[in-house]
Amino acid sequence: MPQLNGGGGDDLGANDELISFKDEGEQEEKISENSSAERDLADVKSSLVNESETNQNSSSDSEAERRPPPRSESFRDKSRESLEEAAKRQDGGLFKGPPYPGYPFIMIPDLTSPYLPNGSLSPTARTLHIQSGSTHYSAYKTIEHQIAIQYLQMKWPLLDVQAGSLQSRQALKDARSPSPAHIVSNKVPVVQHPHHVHPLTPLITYSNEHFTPGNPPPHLPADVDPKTGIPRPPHPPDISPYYPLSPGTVGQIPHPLGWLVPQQGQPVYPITTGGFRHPYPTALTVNASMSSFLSSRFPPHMVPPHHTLHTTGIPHPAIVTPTVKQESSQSDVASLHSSKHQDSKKEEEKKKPHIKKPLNAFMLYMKEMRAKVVAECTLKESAAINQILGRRWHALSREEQAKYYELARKERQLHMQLYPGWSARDNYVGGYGKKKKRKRDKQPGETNDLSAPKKCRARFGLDQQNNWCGPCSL
DNA sequence: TCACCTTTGAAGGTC
DNA sequence: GACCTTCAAAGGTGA
Repeated sequence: MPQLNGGGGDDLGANDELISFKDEGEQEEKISENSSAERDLADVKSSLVNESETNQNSSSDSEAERRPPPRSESFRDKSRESLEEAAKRQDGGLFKGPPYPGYPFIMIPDLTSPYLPNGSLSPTARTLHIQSGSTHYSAYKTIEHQIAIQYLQMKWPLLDVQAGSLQSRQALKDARSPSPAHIVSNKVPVVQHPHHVHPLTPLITYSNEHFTPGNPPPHLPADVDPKTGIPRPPHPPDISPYYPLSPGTVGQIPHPLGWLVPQQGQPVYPITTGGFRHPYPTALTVNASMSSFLSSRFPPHMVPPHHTLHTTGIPHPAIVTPTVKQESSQSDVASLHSSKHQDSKKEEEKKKPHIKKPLNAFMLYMKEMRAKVVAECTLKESAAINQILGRRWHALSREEQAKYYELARKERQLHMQLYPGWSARDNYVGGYGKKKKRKRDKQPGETNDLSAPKKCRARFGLDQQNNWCGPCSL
Protein backbone atom coordinates (compact mmCIF):
# COMPACT_ATOMS: atom_id res chain seq x y z
CA MET A 1 0.00 0.00 0.00
CA PRO A 2 1.01 3.38 -0.68
CA GLN A 3 3.35 4.85 1.73
CA LEU A 4 1.85 8.08 2.56
CA ASN A 5 5.15 9.50 3.35
CA GLY A 6 6.30 8.48 0.00
CA GLY A 7 9.77 8.03 1.25
CA GLY A 8 9.99 11.70 1.55
CA GLY A 9 11.89 11.40 4.73
CA ASP A 10 8.97 12.35 6.84
CA ASP A 11 8.99 9.96 9.65
CA LEU A 12 5.95 11.38 11.21
CA GLY A 13 3.61 9.29 9.30
CA ALA A 14 3.09 5.83 10.45
CA ASN A 15 4.89 3.39 8.32
CA ASP A 16 2.24 0.87 8.75
CA GLU A 17 -0.54 3.11 7.79
CA LEU A 18 -3.06 1.34 5.68
CA ILE A 19 -1.05 -1.78 5.89
CA SER A 20 -4.00 -3.52 7.33
CA PHE A 21 -5.60 -3.40 3.98
CA LYS A 22 -2.97 -5.67 2.65
CA ASP A 23 -4.68 -8.37 4.52
CA GLU A 24 -7.81 -7.74 2.69
CA GLY A 25 -6.57 -8.87 -0.61
CA GLU A 26 -6.91 -6.94 -3.74
CA GLN A 27 -10.41 -5.93 -3.22
CA GLU A 28 -11.46 -3.27 -5.53
CA GLU A 29 -12.83 -0.89 -3.06
CA LYS A 30 -14.66 1.50 -5.12
CA ILE A 31 -17.21 1.98 -2.51
CA SER A 32 -16.99 4.76 -0.14
CA GLU A 33 -18.94 5.70 2.84
CA ASN A 34 -20.49 8.19 0.52
CA SER A 35 -22.84 5.51 -0.56
CA SER A 36 -26.32 6.16 0.48
CA ALA A 37 -26.89 6.07 4.15
CA GLU A 38 -29.38 3.33 3.77
CA ARG A 39 -27.00 1.13 1.90
CA ASP A 40 -24.24 1.85 4.26
CA LEU A 41 -26.36 1.02 7.16
CA ALA A 42 -27.49 -2.07 5.41
CA ASP A 43 -23.91 -3.13 5.00
CA VAL A 44 -23.16 -2.45 8.58
CA LYS A 45 -26.27 -4.23 9.54
CA SER A 46 -25.31 -7.16 7.43
CA SER A 47 -21.91 -7.32 9.01
CA LEU A 48 -23.32 -7.08 12.45
CA VAL A 49 -25.87 -9.73 11.72
CA ASN A 50 -23.20 -12.01 10.39
CA GLU A 51 -21.12 -11.34 13.40
CA SER A 52 -23.99 -12.08 15.66
CA GLU A 53 -24.66 -15.24 13.78
CA THR A 54 -21.09 -16.17 14.19
CA ASN A 55 -21.29 -15.60 17.87
CA GLN A 56 -24.39 -17.61 18.10
CA ASN A 57 -22.89 -20.42 16.19
CA SER A 58 -19.83 -20.33 18.32
CA SER A 59 -21.88 -21.46 21.22
CA SER A 60 -22.67 -24.66 19.49
CA ASP A 61 -19.93 -27.22 19.35
CA SER A 62 -21.72 -29.22 16.78
CA GLU A 63 -21.53 -26.35 14.45
CA ALA A 64 -18.01 -25.48 15.25
CA GLU A 65 -16.68 -26.95 12.07
CA ARG A 66 -19.04 -24.90 10.04
CA ARG A 67 -18.14 -21.87 11.95
CA PRO A 68 -16.74 -19.05 9.97
CA PRO A 69 -13.12 -18.16 10.35
CA PRO A 70 -11.94 -16.11 13.27
CA ARG A 71 -13.81 -12.98 13.83
CA SER A 72 -11.43 -10.49 12.48
CA GLU A 73 -10.84 -12.34 9.29
CA SER A 74 -14.43 -13.17 9.12
CA PHE A 75 -15.34 -9.62 9.27
CA ARG A 76 -12.83 -8.67 6.72
CA ASP A 77 -14.03 -11.32 4.39
CA LYS A 78 -17.57 -10.43 4.98
CA SER A 79 -16.79 -6.85 4.69
CA ARG A 80 -15.09 -7.50 1.41
CA GLU A 81 -17.96 -9.55 0.21
CA SER A 82 -20.46 -7.01 1.26
CA LEU A 83 -18.42 -4.35 -0.37
CA GLU A 84 -18.14 -6.24 -3.56
CA GLU A 85 -21.77 -6.97 -3.49
CA ALA A 86 -22.53 -3.38 -2.80
CA ALA A 87 -20.22 -2.40 -5.59
CA LYS A 88 -22.15 -4.55 -7.95
CA ARG A 89 -25.36 -3.10 -6.77
CA GLN A 90 -24.09 0.31 -7.26
CA ASP A 91 -22.92 -0.58 -10.67
CA GLY A 92 -19.80 1.32 -9.99
CA GLY A 93 -21.38 4.56 -10.78
CA LEU A 94 -22.35 5.96 -7.52
CA PHE A 95 -18.97 6.86 -6.31
CA LYS A 96 -19.29 10.26 -5.04
CA GLY A 97 -16.46 12.46 -4.19
CA PRO A 98 -14.76 12.47 -0.91
CA PRO A 99 -16.36 14.30 1.92
CA TYR A 100 -13.99 17.13 1.21
CA PRO A 101 -14.74 18.40 -2.23
CA GLY A 102 -12.07 20.95 -1.92
CA TYR A 103 -9.49 18.61 -0.64
CA PRO A 104 -6.38 19.33 -2.59
CA PHE A 105 -4.45 16.26 -1.73
CA ILE A 106 -4.52 13.52 -4.23
CA MET A 107 -2.82 11.22 -1.86
CA ILE A 108 -0.01 10.47 -4.18
CA PRO A 109 2.82 10.63 -1.78
CA ASP A 110 4.85 13.74 -2.05
CA LEU A 111 3.60 14.50 -5.47
CA THR A 112 0.72 16.63 -4.56
CA SER A 113 1.18 17.31 -0.96
CA PRO A 114 2.05 20.91 -0.53
CA TYR A 115 4.15 20.05 2.40
CA LEU A 116 7.75 19.23 2.32
CA PRO A 117 8.95 16.43 4.45
CA ASN A 118 10.04 18.89 7.02
CA GLY A 119 6.55 20.14 7.30
CA SER A 120 6.92 23.39 5.53
CA LEU A 121 5.10 24.28 2.43
CA SER A 122 6.78 23.39 -0.75
CA PRO A 123 7.61 26.28 -3.02
CA THR A 124 5.02 25.13 -5.45
CA ALA A 125 2.38 24.83 -2.86
CA ARG A 126 3.35 28.12 -1.43
CA THR A 127 2.98 29.67 -4.80
CA LEU A 128 -0.38 28.14 -5.15
CA HIS A 129 -1.38 29.47 -1.83
CA ILE A 130 -0.17 32.87 -2.66
CA GLN A 131 -1.88 32.82 -5.97
CA SER A 132 -5.07 31.70 -4.49
CA GLY A 133 -4.63 34.32 -1.90
CA SER A 134 -4.35 36.90 -4.58
CA THR A 135 -7.53 35.68 -6.02
CA HIS A 136 -9.21 36.03 -2.77
CA TYR A 137 -7.73 39.38 -2.23
CA SER A 138 -10.05 40.78 -4.79
CA ALA A 139 -12.92 39.18 -3.03
CA TYR A 140 -12.23 40.43 0.38
CA LYS A 141 -12.32 43.92 1.51
CA THR A 142 -9.99 43.77 4.38
CA ILE A 143 -6.48 42.65 4.82
CA GLU A 144 -7.49 40.96 7.97
CA HIS A 145 -9.63 38.67 5.97
CA GLN A 146 -6.71 38.03 3.76
CA ILE A 147 -4.58 36.96 6.63
CA ALA A 148 -7.23 34.72 7.93
CA ILE A 149 -7.82 33.10 4.60
CA GLN A 150 -4.16 32.66 3.90
CA TYR A 151 -3.62 31.12 7.21
CA LEU A 152 -6.53 28.83 6.82
CA GLN A 153 -5.32 27.72 3.47
CA MET A 154 -1.90 27.04 4.70
CA LYS A 155 -2.82 25.24 7.79
CA TRP A 156 -5.84 23.45 6.57
CA PRO A 157 -5.69 22.74 2.91
CA LEU A 158 -8.94 20.93 3.26
CA LEU A 159 -10.61 24.17 3.68
CA ASP A 160 -12.41 24.97 0.54
CA VAL A 161 -11.66 28.61 0.44
CA GLN A 162 -9.31 28.28 -2.43
CA ALA A 163 -11.05 25.74 -4.45
CA GLY A 164 -12.50 28.33 -6.67
CA SER A 165 -15.85 27.52 -5.33
CA LEU A 166 -17.96 30.47 -5.97
CA GLN A 167 -20.28 29.19 -3.40
CA SER A 168 -17.68 28.98 -0.75
CA ARG A 169 -16.32 32.34 -1.55
CA GLN A 170 -19.72 33.76 -1.52
CA ALA A 171 -20.35 32.02 1.69
CA LEU A 172 -17.28 33.54 3.17
CA LYS A 173 -18.08 36.92 1.86
CA ASP A 174 -21.53 36.61 3.16
CA ALA A 175 -20.54 34.94 6.29
CA ARG A 176 -22.17 37.64 8.20
CA SER A 177 -25.37 37.28 6.39
CA PRO A 178 -27.68 34.50 7.24
CA SER A 179 -27.43 31.61 4.98
CA PRO A 180 -29.29 28.40 5.22
CA ALA A 181 -26.74 26.78 2.99
CA HIS A 182 -25.08 25.00 5.80
CA ILE A 183 -28.33 23.41 6.55
CA VAL A 184 -28.69 21.85 3.17
CA SER A 185 -25.07 21.11 2.69
CA ASN A 186 -24.46 17.65 1.45
CA LYS A 187 -21.39 17.42 3.48
CA VAL A 188 -21.17 15.37 6.53
CA PRO A 189 -23.79 16.83 8.72
CA VAL A 190 -21.52 17.45 11.55
CA VAL A 191 -22.84 20.76 12.52
CA GLN A 192 -21.32 20.90 15.86
CA HIS A 193 -21.99 23.40 18.40
CA PRO A 194 -19.11 25.79 18.64
CA HIS A 195 -18.62 24.47 22.02
CA HIS A 196 -17.66 21.26 20.38
CA VAL A 197 -15.73 22.65 17.55
CA HIS A 198 -12.12 23.09 17.90
CA PRO A 199 -11.24 26.62 17.13
CA LEU A 200 -7.90 25.85 15.73
CA THR A 201 -8.08 23.06 13.49
CA PRO A 202 -10.65 21.45 11.46
CA LEU A 203 -10.14 18.10 12.85
CA ILE A 204 -8.26 18.14 16.00
CA THR A 205 -10.38 19.14 18.84
CA TYR A 206 -8.01 19.49 21.61
CA SER A 207 -9.95 21.61 23.92
CA ASN A 208 -13.17 22.81 22.62
CA GLU A 209 -14.48 23.89 25.89
CA HIS A 210 -12.31 26.90 25.75
CA PHE A 211 -14.48 28.34 23.13
CA THR A 212 -17.83 28.73 24.54
CA PRO A 213 -20.03 30.43 22.12
CA GLY A 214 -20.72 33.98 22.58
CA ASN A 215 -24.07 35.45 22.02
CA PRO A 216 -24.57 35.99 18.37
CA PRO A 217 -25.61 39.36 17.16
CA PRO A 218 -29.33 39.77 17.20
CA HIS A 219 -29.44 40.20 13.47
CA LEU A 220 -28.06 36.78 12.94
CA PRO A 221 -30.34 33.84 12.75
CA ALA A 222 -29.66 31.64 15.63
CA ASP A 223 -29.07 28.13 14.61
CA VAL A 224 -30.05 26.55 17.78
CA ASP A 225 -28.30 23.49 18.88
CA PRO A 226 -30.97 20.92 19.38
CA LYS A 227 -29.17 19.50 22.31
CA THR A 228 -27.98 22.44 24.22
CA GLY A 229 -30.38 24.95 22.90
CA ILE A 230 -27.51 27.29 22.49
CA PRO A 231 -27.63 29.36 19.37
CA ARG A 232 -25.07 28.59 16.75
CA PRO A 233 -23.87 30.91 14.12
CA PRO A 234 -24.38 30.04 10.51
CA HIS A 235 -21.66 28.05 8.96
CA PRO A 236 -20.32 28.56 5.52
CA PRO A 237 -21.66 25.73 3.46
CA ASP A 238 -18.48 24.66 1.83
CA ILE A 239 -16.38 24.77 4.86
CA SER A 240 -16.05 21.70 6.87
CA PRO A 241 -17.67 22.23 10.18
CA TYR A 242 -14.44 21.22 11.73
CA TYR A 243 -12.77 24.29 10.50
CA PRO A 244 -12.92 26.89 13.06
CA LEU A 245 -13.85 29.86 11.19
CA SER A 246 -15.51 29.65 14.05
CA PRO A 247 -17.24 29.48 17.07
CA GLY A 248 -18.98 32.35 15.80
CA THR A 249 -17.52 32.06 12.46
CA VAL A 250 -16.92 35.38 10.96
CA GLY A 251 -20.23 36.79 11.67
CA GLN A 252 -20.26 36.49 15.32
CA ILE A 253 -17.09 38.24 16.08
CA PRO A 254 -16.68 41.81 15.18
CA HIS A 255 -13.01 41.52 14.51
CA PRO A 256 -12.20 40.01 11.15
CA LEU A 257 -9.71 37.86 12.92
CA GLY A 258 -12.25 37.05 15.45
CA TRP A 259 -11.50 33.41 15.22
CA LEU A 260 -8.10 34.23 16.46
CA VAL A 261 -9.24 36.58 19.10
CA PRO A 262 -10.79 35.60 22.35
CA GLN A 263 -14.41 36.20 22.57
CA GLN A 264 -15.96 38.28 25.15
CA GLY A 265 -16.28 36.63 28.44
CA GLN A 266 -13.68 34.07 27.70
CA PRO A 267 -10.80 34.62 29.95
CA VAL A 268 -9.26 31.33 29.18
CA TYR A 269 -6.90 32.69 26.62
CA PRO A 270 -5.26 35.87 27.58
CA ILE A 271 -4.96 38.40 24.87
CA THR A 272 -1.45 39.24 24.04
CA THR A 273 -0.11 42.51 22.93
CA GLY A 274 -2.28 43.84 20.24
CA GLY A 275 -5.00 41.52 21.18
CA PHE A 276 -3.75 38.89 18.87
CA ARG A 277 -4.12 35.46 20.05
CA HIS A 278 -3.47 32.53 17.89
CA PRO A 279 -4.88 29.18 18.60
CA TYR A 280 -1.71 27.55 17.40
CA PRO A 281 0.67 30.06 18.79
CA THR A 282 3.79 28.89 17.13
CA ALA A 283 2.35 27.71 13.93
CA LEU A 284 3.14 30.92 12.20
CA THR A 285 6.44 31.10 13.86
CA VAL A 286 7.49 27.67 13.03
CA ASN A 287 6.41 27.75 9.50
CA ALA A 288 9.02 29.90 7.95
CA SER A 289 7.33 30.13 4.64
CA MET A 290 4.14 31.38 6.11
CA SER A 291 5.92 33.67 8.43
CA SER A 292 8.00 35.26 5.75
CA PHE A 293 5.00 35.42 3.56
CA LEU A 294 3.04 37.29 6.11
CA SER A 295 5.91 39.54 6.88
CA SER A 296 6.44 40.47 3.32
CA ARG A 297 2.84 40.75 2.43
CA PHE A 298 1.44 42.61 5.33
CA PRO A 299 2.46 45.48 7.49
CA PRO A 300 4.30 44.49 10.60
CA HIS A 301 1.42 45.31 12.81
CA MET A 302 -0.68 42.86 10.90
CA VAL A 303 1.74 40.06 11.22
CA PRO A 304 1.46 37.95 14.27
CA PRO A 305 4.35 38.15 16.61
CA HIS A 306 7.11 35.83 15.76
CA HIS A 307 8.42 35.15 19.10
CA THR A 308 7.41 32.06 20.86
CA LEU A 309 3.94 32.80 21.93
CA HIS A 310 3.34 29.48 23.42
CA THR A 311 6.20 29.94 25.75
CA THR A 312 4.63 33.04 27.09
CA GLY A 313 2.01 31.04 28.74
CA ILE A 314 -0.67 31.35 26.18
CA PRO A 315 -2.39 28.07 26.17
CA HIS A 316 -3.11 26.21 23.05
CA PRO A 317 -6.61 24.84 22.84
CA ALA A 318 -4.94 21.52 22.80
CA ILE A 319 -3.98 22.36 26.25
CA VAL A 320 -6.38 21.49 28.92
CA THR A 321 -5.32 23.48 31.84
CA PRO A 322 -5.35 21.22 34.83
CA THR A 323 -6.87 23.92 36.87
CA VAL A 324 -9.89 23.77 34.69
CA LYS A 325 -10.55 20.16 35.15
CA GLN A 326 -9.12 18.29 37.98
CA GLU A 327 -6.54 19.90 40.10
CA SER A 328 -8.38 23.06 40.05
CA SER A 329 -9.92 24.70 42.94
CA GLN A 330 -8.24 23.31 45.92
CA SER A 331 -4.68 23.92 45.05
CA ASP A 332 -5.48 27.20 43.41
CA VAL A 333 -7.29 28.49 46.39
CA ALA A 334 -4.54 27.24 48.57
CA SER A 335 -2.00 29.08 46.56
CA LEU A 336 -4.04 32.21 46.73
CA HIS A 337 -4.26 32.06 50.45
CA SER A 338 -0.75 30.98 50.89
CA SER A 339 1.77 33.51 51.90
CA LYS A 340 4.50 31.47 50.40
CA HIS A 341 4.47 32.73 46.89
CA GLN A 342 7.50 30.80 46.00
CA ASP A 343 5.84 27.60 46.92
CA SER A 344 2.83 28.50 44.93
CA LYS A 345 5.03 29.30 42.00
CA LYS A 346 6.61 25.95 42.28
CA GLU A 347 3.23 24.36 42.38
CA GLU A 348 2.18 26.26 39.35
CA GLU A 349 5.28 25.18 37.58
CA LYS A 350 4.44 21.67 38.39
CA LYS A 351 1.05 22.13 36.88
CA LYS A 352 1.97 21.66 33.35
CA PRO A 353 -0.92 22.20 31.03
CA HIS A 354 -2.35 19.07 29.63
CA ILE A 355 -1.50 18.90 26.00
CA LYS A 356 -3.66 16.38 24.37
CA LYS A 357 -2.48 13.90 21.90
CA PRO A 358 -3.02 14.72 18.31
CA LEU A 359 -5.84 12.77 16.87
CA ASN A 360 -5.04 9.82 14.74
CA ALA A 361 -6.70 9.08 11.48
CA PHE A 362 -9.48 7.09 12.96
CA MET A 363 -10.20 9.66 15.57
CA LEU A 364 -10.46 12.27 12.90
CA TYR A 365 -12.78 10.05 10.99
CA MET A 366 -14.85 9.43 14.08
CA LYS A 367 -15.22 13.05 14.79
CA GLU A 368 -16.46 13.67 11.35
CA MET A 369 -18.76 10.75 11.03
CA ARG A 370 -20.11 10.36 14.50
CA ALA A 371 -22.90 12.82 14.08
CA LYS A 372 -23.85 11.22 10.82
CA VAL A 373 -24.05 7.80 12.34
CA VAL A 374 -25.94 9.11 15.30
CA ALA A 375 -28.36 10.78 12.97
CA GLU A 376 -28.86 7.62 11.00
CA CYS A 377 -29.17 5.43 13.98
CA THR A 378 -31.15 5.79 17.10
CA LEU A 379 -28.14 4.77 19.05
CA LYS A 380 -26.37 7.38 20.98
CA GLU A 381 -24.18 5.24 23.03
CA SER A 382 -20.69 5.99 21.98
CA ALA A 383 -19.52 2.46 22.42
CA ALA A 384 -22.03 1.27 19.87
CA ILE A 385 -21.45 4.18 17.60
CA ASN A 386 -17.77 3.53 17.71
CA GLN A 387 -18.27 -0.02 16.70
CA ILE A 388 -20.21 1.09 13.70
CA LEU A 389 -17.61 3.67 12.92
CA GLY A 390 -14.93 1.07 13.21
CA ARG A 391 -16.66 -1.04 10.63
CA ARG A 392 -17.22 1.87 8.39
CA TRP A 393 -13.62 2.75 8.76
CA HIS A 394 -12.64 -0.61 7.44
CA ALA A 395 -15.13 -0.22 4.67
CA LEU A 396 -13.58 2.98 3.52
CA SER A 397 -11.55 2.92 0.40
CA ARG A 398 -7.86 3.35 0.63
CA GLU A 399 -8.11 6.76 -0.84
CA GLU A 400 -10.60 7.85 1.70
CA GLN A 401 -8.61 6.44 4.53
CA ALA A 402 -5.54 8.03 3.10
CA LYS A 403 -7.16 11.39 3.50
CA TYR A 404 -7.48 10.88 7.18
CA TYR A 405 -4.03 9.43 7.50
CA GLU A 406 -2.71 12.46 5.74
CA LEU A 407 -4.67 14.75 7.98
CA ALA A 408 -3.50 12.90 11.02
CA ARG A 409 0.04 13.11 9.80
CA LYS A 410 -0.23 16.83 9.38
CA GLU A 411 -1.83 17.17 12.74
CA ARG A 412 1.00 15.29 14.31
CA GLN A 413 3.41 17.39 12.39
CA LEU A 414 1.81 20.57 13.57
CA HIS A 415 1.51 19.28 17.06
CA MET A 416 5.14 18.40 17.13
CA GLN A 417 6.05 21.82 15.87
CA LEU A 418 3.97 23.44 18.50
CA TYR A 419 5.17 21.28 21.30
CA PRO A 420 8.61 20.06 20.44
CA GLY A 421 9.25 18.66 23.83
CA TRP A 422 5.92 17.07 24.27
CA SER A 423 5.67 13.37 24.58
CA ALA A 424 2.65 11.18 24.66
CA ARG A 425 3.99 9.85 27.85
CA ASP A 426 3.44 13.22 29.42
CA ASN A 427 -0.20 12.42 29.48
CA TYR A 428 0.24 9.12 31.14
CA VAL A 429 -1.30 9.36 34.52
CA GLY A 430 1.11 8.06 37.06
CA GLY A 431 3.66 7.31 34.44
CA TYR A 432 4.05 4.36 32.23
CA GLY A 433 3.36 1.04 33.78
CA LYS A 434 0.99 2.45 36.28
CA LYS A 435 -2.46 2.03 35.09
CA LYS A 436 -4.69 4.97 35.45
CA LYS A 437 -7.74 2.87 35.39
CA ARG A 438 -8.58 -0.66 34.81
CA LYS A 439 -9.79 -1.45 31.43
CA ARG A 440 -11.15 -4.62 30.11
CA ASP A 441 -9.11 -7.69 30.75
CA LYS A 442 -9.48 -9.60 27.60
CA GLN A 443 -7.18 -11.50 25.40
CA PRO A 444 -6.15 -10.02 22.12
CA GLY A 445 -8.81 -10.64 19.59
CA GLU A 446 -11.30 -11.50 22.21
CA THR A 447 -14.39 -9.46 22.30
CA ASN A 448 -16.76 -8.84 25.04
CA ASP A 449 -19.74 -11.05 25.05
CA LEU A 450 -21.99 -8.11 25.08
CA SER A 451 -20.88 -6.05 22.19
CA ALA A 452 -22.43 -2.72 21.71
CA PRO A 453 -24.79 -3.82 18.98
CA LYS A 454 -25.81 -6.64 21.22
CA LYS A 455 -26.33 -4.21 23.98
CA CYS A 456 -28.40 -2.24 21.65
CA ARG A 457 -30.39 -5.22 20.67
CA ALA A 458 -30.79 -6.19 24.26
CA ARG A 459 -31.87 -2.77 25.15
CA PHE A 460 -34.36 -2.29 22.39
CA GLY A 461 -35.42 -5.87 22.19
CA LEU A 462 -33.57 -8.25 19.99
CA ASP A 463 -35.23 -10.05 17.26
CA GLN A 464 -33.61 -13.36 17.96
CA GLN A 465 -34.51 -14.82 14.65
CA ASN A 466 -33.21 -12.07 12.57
CA ASN A 467 -30.70 -11.02 15.12
CA TRP A 468 -31.62 -7.57 14.27
CA CYS A 469 -32.18 -4.51 16.30
CA GLY A 470 -35.17 -2.76 14.98
CA PRO A 471 -34.81 0.68 16.43
CA CYS A 472 -31.33 1.18 15.16
CA SER A 473 -31.49 -1.11 12.15
CA LEU A 474 -28.32 -2.83 13.15
C1' DT B 1 -18.85 12.07 40.19
C1' DC B 2 -16.27 9.19 37.56
C1' DA B 3 -14.77 4.89 35.50
C1' DC B 4 -16.26 2.03 31.92
C1' DC B 5 -17.42 0.85 27.27
C1' DT B 6 -15.92 0.72 22.24
C1' DT B 7 -13.28 1.73 18.16
C1' DT B 8 -8.29 2.52 15.63
C1' DG B 9 -3.94 4.49 15.60
C1' DA B 10 0.18 6.51 17.62
C1' DA B 11 3.65 6.46 20.87
C1' DG B 12 6.47 4.75 24.34
C1' DG B 13 8.08 1.14 27.25
C1' DT B 14 9.52 -3.73 28.13
C1' DC B 15 11.50 -8.10 26.94
C1' DG C 1 10.93 -6.69 16.49
C1' DA C 2 7.00 -8.26 18.99
C1' DC C 3 4.14 -7.22 22.49
C1' DC C 4 1.88 -4.43 25.90
C1' DT C 5 -0.05 -0.20 27.77
C1' DT C 6 -1.95 4.27 27.56
C1' DC C 7 -4.29 7.95 25.45
C1' DA C 8 -6.87 10.45 22.01
C1' DA C 9 -13.06 11.43 21.16
C1' DA C 10 -17.66 10.60 22.44
C1' DG C 11 -21.72 10.11 25.39
C1' DG C 12 -24.63 6.80 27.66
C1' DT C 13 -24.41 3.76 31.62
C1' DG C 14 -23.79 2.11 36.20
C1' DA C 15 -21.52 2.01 40.58
